[in-house]
Formats: sequence, structure tokens, C-alpha cells
Amino acid sequence: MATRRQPVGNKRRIPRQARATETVAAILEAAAQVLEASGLGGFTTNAVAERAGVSVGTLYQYFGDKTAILLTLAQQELELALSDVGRALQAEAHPLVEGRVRAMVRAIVNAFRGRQRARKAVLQAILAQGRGLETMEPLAAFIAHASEQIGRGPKPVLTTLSPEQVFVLSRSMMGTIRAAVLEEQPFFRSRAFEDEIVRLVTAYLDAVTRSAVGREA
Amino acid sequence: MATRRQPVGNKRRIPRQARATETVAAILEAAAQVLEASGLGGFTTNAVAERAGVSVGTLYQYFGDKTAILLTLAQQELELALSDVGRALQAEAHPLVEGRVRAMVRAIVNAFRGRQRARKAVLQAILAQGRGLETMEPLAAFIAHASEQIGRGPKPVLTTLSPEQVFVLSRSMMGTIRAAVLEEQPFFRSRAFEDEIVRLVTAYLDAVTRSAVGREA
Amino acid sequence: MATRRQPVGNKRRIPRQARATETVAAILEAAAQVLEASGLGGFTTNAVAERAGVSVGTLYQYFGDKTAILLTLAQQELELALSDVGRALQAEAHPLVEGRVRAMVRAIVNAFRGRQRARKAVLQAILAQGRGLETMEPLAAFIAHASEQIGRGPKPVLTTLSPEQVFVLSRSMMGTIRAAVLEEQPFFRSRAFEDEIVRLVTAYLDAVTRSAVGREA
Amino acid sequence: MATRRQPVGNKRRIPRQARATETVAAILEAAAQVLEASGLGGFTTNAVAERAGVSVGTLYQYFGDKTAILLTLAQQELELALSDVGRALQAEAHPLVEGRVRAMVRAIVNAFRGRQRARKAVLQAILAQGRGLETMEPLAAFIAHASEQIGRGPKPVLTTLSPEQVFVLSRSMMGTIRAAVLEEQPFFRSRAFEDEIVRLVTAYLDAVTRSAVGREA
DNA sequence: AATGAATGAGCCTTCATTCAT
DNA sequence: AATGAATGAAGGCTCATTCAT
Repeated sequence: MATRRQPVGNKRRIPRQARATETVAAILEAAAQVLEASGLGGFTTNAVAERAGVSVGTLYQYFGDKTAILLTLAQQELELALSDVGRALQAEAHPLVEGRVRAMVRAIVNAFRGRQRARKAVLQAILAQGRGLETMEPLAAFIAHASEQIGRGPKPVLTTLSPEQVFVLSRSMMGTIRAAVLEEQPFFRSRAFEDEIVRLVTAYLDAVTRSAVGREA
Repeated sequence: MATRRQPVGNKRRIPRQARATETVAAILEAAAQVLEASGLGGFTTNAVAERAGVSVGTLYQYFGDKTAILLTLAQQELELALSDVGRALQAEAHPLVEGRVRAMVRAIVNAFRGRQRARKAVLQAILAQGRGLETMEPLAAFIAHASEQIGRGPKPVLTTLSPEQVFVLSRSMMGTIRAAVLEEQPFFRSRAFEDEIVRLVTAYLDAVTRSAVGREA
Repeated sequence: MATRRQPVGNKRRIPRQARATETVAAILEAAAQVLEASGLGGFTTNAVAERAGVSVGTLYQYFGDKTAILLTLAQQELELALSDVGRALQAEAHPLVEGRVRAMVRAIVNAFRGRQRARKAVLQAILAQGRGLETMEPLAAFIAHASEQIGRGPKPVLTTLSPEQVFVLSRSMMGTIRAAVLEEQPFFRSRAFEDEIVRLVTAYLDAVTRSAVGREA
Repeated sequence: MATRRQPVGNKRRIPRQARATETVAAILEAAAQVLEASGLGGFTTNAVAERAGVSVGTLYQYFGDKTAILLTLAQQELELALSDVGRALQAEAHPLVEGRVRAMVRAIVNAFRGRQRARKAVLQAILAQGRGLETMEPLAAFIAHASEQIGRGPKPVLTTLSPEQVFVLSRSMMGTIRAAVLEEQPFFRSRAFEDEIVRLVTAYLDAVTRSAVGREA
């Protein structure tokens, strides 16, 4: 009967004090751990709070909703991965396209190494809510941008990719890596596997470029 | 999904009578419909039973577990998809590699087309339980076999693929299509998307072949 | 995260079996008892279920909402009271207006005797939700009608009452009786008190009639 | 409202300084506003504190209990209403009984006019705790006294009312007005409604007087 | 075999109250 | 005196599962 005001759903309190900031961090860390240990099924607010060493009440002081935790986590992870990959691409150390592709693949493989389960769960949760698109948007934008960077340089490859091409490019790479993690393939971190992914991406980029050039001519 | 009392588990009763078989079919069909209509969140045993026109009790007579329904559904869908793809490959109608690749891509996309939401939910549910591996295994085996068929024919392309190559080939294709389903991409059924996947696969096959030839020479 | 479908709020299952009907009755009886014993503050679904000897789940099988219980209870009580008062009025035993008024007063006093607290709580709950008007409507209609019956007979008194008059007539009488109960006045069931209420009502009716007649003349 | 830890109870600190007095006033004003805006359901200590521009801690410095705020609010309102009514009666401006009754009714209605929702909520809260009796007592005493004042004056009406008569007189009037507030009747502030209450009271006074005279004669 | 009423653990969320700063 | 982060009991409600009929 108690009236439920503020069906907010988002963040609730902007931590202004040091202690509060720590608490938020603890909650997010705990959330990732719980997700990692028990999957989405075990991801309950009580479990997160307990692991974080705070009470549920505190948790709700900073996250208006169970979902808000997930969303924040997702964003955080995304940004981390993005900056890793971005760093790999910006390096001037790779003059050749292949070199840059390889750097990116390596960054992604590394990004996928830790807390695989948490990552998966976050992904699922996001998707399960139809929030996927918005959340993924920065990633898509990034890869669209990244593909231009790959092409640029001493040996430029392409100028613009269609949305479908960006999608195929990013998802084929990500999907392959993700599958290897999920299936716990023994060759996951092997050079042979890395070679094949690089081959996949460069071959596709090549094909796309050739086709574009052919059309222009 | 958290099992409550008895951790029963799998199927319970092997239907020997016609009526029983019908009941099981009705439940599975209802499950797919519920999944399609309300997503995983609305997938409750009661909802499925009601839609199937049976009582929950009856449902539990044939499926020891809510999960068992999902698992059965997944297997069923998988078999359907596999036989579709198999048919596409066996046809002698595609003399060129590209033709065969396209036929396969189309078969897979089609397999994923109907009841997308249900499929997505099944996928999620399977993955959420770590059951993904077992369930996916037949698919992997199939594609490994299929890649040989692609290469064979009037214009043979390759003889043997390394395990890593089979993996990259199959997962990049599946992963891309799956991502399109999960993210509910609007271009999912477009020709442009199909073209890109075909390009991805053929480009990779080409690159692999060229490298193999080079090594042999 | 579990999706909450059906934010129904109303009744949920129409009991078809004997046992179910009993259960509903038990829940309503328990609700009244809890209300009586602990007031609105103690009126929790768990308390009601426990007192009814059923589980919360069962309770929610028949009432989609905590409020639904209160609403049903209110309707039930209202109908009971209404039929009591109605019976008092329909009796041909009271040829005089005063006699009929007295019969009504007595019926109301009796109606207010049992489970005062429950009644009060129900009232409050109804009002607290702004549902008061709808719920009270039959009562208003009834009193409007009853006032006509009071006036009819060998010595007719009035023909039509304005909404304000119906309101003042009914609420002054009800309010006085209710106050006596709430304050546990010792004279609550005394003849003297009854006399005064009868005097109040008849005097008011008289005044209204005289004013109406005066206006007509 | 259920007290959680320390069953503290009432006021805690008697403000001796100017600032403290202001704070208390701010809290009470905020309480009324919150009540008015969100009803009893939204009446949380945090909401009140925020609106008052103080912290919860400060609030608890002056009110040992959420209830204490409500109680204080109720008393404050009551005193205001009482002094209004008293002023209306003491005025020599109304030589006729009816005039004095009308003045009183108007004073009471007016008292109930502003912040109706807040008042209703306070009323409900008081009643919900069985605290109604104590809180209402001064009002009853006042009306008993007032009825004597009504009768006095240039045209005296009655000498003594029996306890039952005082009760019926005061409660019928208050009960009717209160019901109009609680039910949020649209005609609450209309002249027609006022007329009917005046009619009710004067008719009753009249009837009582006539009966007393008859008995004396 | 089927039914469906009943169960109850457990989830998410709120909010009165405390206490270290 | 004031602050506001933290607490945690308690409440409403869901749903997988059982079992008497």
C-alpha cells in the first residue's frame, strides 16, 4: 500500500564525499564479482550489497534500481575496453594495416581475458532489456572510426564503410573471440589463432576495398 | 530458473502414446510462442502451460524442469537449422564456391528469421547456464564437415583446414548472424547484409587457400 | 530483474471449486480480523495469509493486490449494512416517519457494533486511495432512495432531496453514531442516545420539508 | 510509522534559541506541504527534512518520532481552528441563534478549507493510532461550552443540554463537515452546503428546546 | 494421466532511525 | 547543532514446484 514515489531507475545520489565514492566503487566491484561467480541468476541486490560489505539500503542510495548497477557496470567495462583498443590503434608503431589489425585483435583478446562471465552477464542483461542498442552505440561508433584509422597511414585502405560492413567487421571479430572464450578453446591465446583472426579481418578489408575501387573505376 | 525444491532435472516421461506426443508438441509450441511474445521475463511455467492448454501439473509430467523445456526447444531448433543448411550444401545447384557459401548463409539467416525473439531467448537461456557448449557441439561438428563440402566440387578450393581455421570460419559467420539477431539489427534480412557475410566467408576462404598454395609451392 | 507482468490489481482467479471459495472466505475473514486486531498498520499480506491459514501465494491467487482485499471487504460490509438498513425500512410495521427513522437508526447502530476497528480501517483505506467516491456511491444512492421511503407512507414528508441534503442527512447520522463508537461513549446503546439521533434526523427532515413546502406555496 | 529501534516517542528538545524555533517551524511547514502534495503515502521523514531544508538528523533533534511531527501538526491546526470558532461566537454581531450557528459553521468550514489534503492526512494519521480521542477532546469540550454560548444572548434558547444532546449536537456537525473533507466533496465550500448544516443544527436545537419547554409546562 | 490449488523461499525495494564526523 | 551516509527490518509480490483429488 505504501506509495512508491520516484520510480526513478537511474542513479540517485551523486556522491560528494570520499567515503561515498569508495562505496560506489565497492558496489560496482562487488557486482562484477557476483556476476562472475554466480551469473545473472545469482545477481541479487542482497548478494551484491553483502559482497560489497554494505547494506542494501546503501546500495539503493546510489543506484535507484538493480538495473542501474548493471548499466553502470556495462558502461564502465565498455570504456575500459574501448580505451585499450584505442591505445593499440593510435600507436604509430604499426605502419602496415596488418600490424594495426593485429594490435587491435591482441587488445581485444586481452580485454576479454578477465572476468569473462561478468562481461557476458552484463551483456545479456543489457540485451535482455532492449537497452542494447543505446549501450552499444559508442562501440559501433568507435569501430566505424577505428576502421578508418586502420585504413589510413602509409598504405591507406579504404575511406568509408557501410553500416553493414562496420557491423560484419566488428561482430565477426568480436564474435569469434567471444566464442573462443566461451568455449574455452585451448588455442585461445595461441599465435596461430591470432593469425587466423588477423587473416579474417585483413582479407575482409581487402575484399571490401577491392570492391569499392572496382565500383569507382 | 533457480531450482527450488527437488533438483530433478531432465525429461521425465518418454511419451509412448499419441496423445502424449501431442501434448509435448503443444507445450514446446506454446513455449516458443510465450518466448516470442513476452521474452525470457515472461517465460513462466504457468504461462506456458496455459498457452498450451494444459495444466502445470501436466507440463511437469513431461518436463522435469523449466530448463528442460528450454533445452528441448533449443535442440529442436538446432536440428531444424542444421538440416536446412545441410540441404543447401548438398544441392548440386551451386558449382561455384561463392554460390555454395551464399546458399549456406541464406539457410542460416532463414533459420534465424522466424520467431527471432524466441530464438534469442533460447540462446540466452542456454548461454546463461553454461550449457552452451554441449548444445552447440553438433553445430560445430557440422560446420567442420561442411567446410569440406564447400571446398569440394567442380572447382575444389582447399583440402584441409586447421582446427583454428575451422573455428574462425564457423564462428565468425555464426557470430555475426547471431549478433544481428541479438541486437535486432534492422538490416538483418537485407541483401546487403547477406552480401557482406558472403564476402567475409569467401574472402577468408580465399586467403586461407592462397596461403596454403603458397606454402605448398 | 524478473519482469513484472500483469500489474493487474484486481481479482485474479474466479474460484470454481468448493475449496477455493472457502479459501477466499477465509482470507476475507482473516483480513477483517487482522484489521480489527492491528489496524491498518498491521494489515500486511503476510499477516492476513497467516491468519487465514494459507500461504501468501494462495492469497495472491485470488487477490491481485493488497488493495483488492480491502476493496472486496469494503463492498461486502457495505452490502451487509445496506441490506440491514433496507430491511428496517421496508417493514410495514412503522407507519409513522419517526418509527421508520428509529428503525433505521437502530439498524445502523447494530451494524456498527461488531468489528468497529475493521470497519474504520476499511473506510480509511478506501478513502486513502481516492476510491471513496465509487465505493460509496451505492450508499449514497441508497440513502437518497431511503429518504424517499421515509417520507412516503400514511404521512408523506418529502419528495426529493438535494445532493447536499442527502449528504448532510446521512453523514450527520452516521458521523454521530461512528463518533460514539470511536469514543466508546457509555450511552452508546442507551435509549436516550437513540432518542436524540431520531430527534436530529426527524427535526432535519421536518425543516427541509417545511422549507420545500414554503417555497412551493 | 511502525517504530523501529528505540521506542523514543515524543518531543526531544525544547528549543530555546531563535534559530531552533525557526527550524521547528520550518519542519512543521514542510510537513504540511509534503502532506498536501503527496498525501500520507509520501510523508517520509526524508521528504519532510529535504523540503524543510534541513537534514534528517536535525529533524530528529526536535521530533523524536515521525509521529511526533504529525501530532504537533494536529495540535497546531486544532488550536488555530478553535480560536477561529471562538472568535466567531464571541462576536456580538449575531443576535439571532441562526446567525451564531452560521458563524460557527463558517468558522469550522473555513478552518478546514486550506490545505485540505494535509488536514485529511493528519486526521487519518491521528485516527489510525487511536490517538483521536485525546486530540479531539479539547474540541469536544469547546463545543459543549459553545452550545451554551449559542443559547445565551438576546434571545436565549436553552439552559442546559444533556450529555447526549451535547454529543449529538457537536458530533453531527463535525462529523458532517469531516465527512465532506475526507470524501473530498465538491460542494464542500458551497453556500448550499453551509445552509444545510445550519439547518441541521438549528432544527435540532429547536426540537430540543421545544421538547424541554413542553416538559416544563 | 491430468488438474490446479497451494506452497513458500526469496526477490526487490522503502524508509524510520542512528551515529560518526 | 547539524549533517547525511549507512543501516536493516519489513513489506509486497512472484513463480517454480508439489500433491491431493
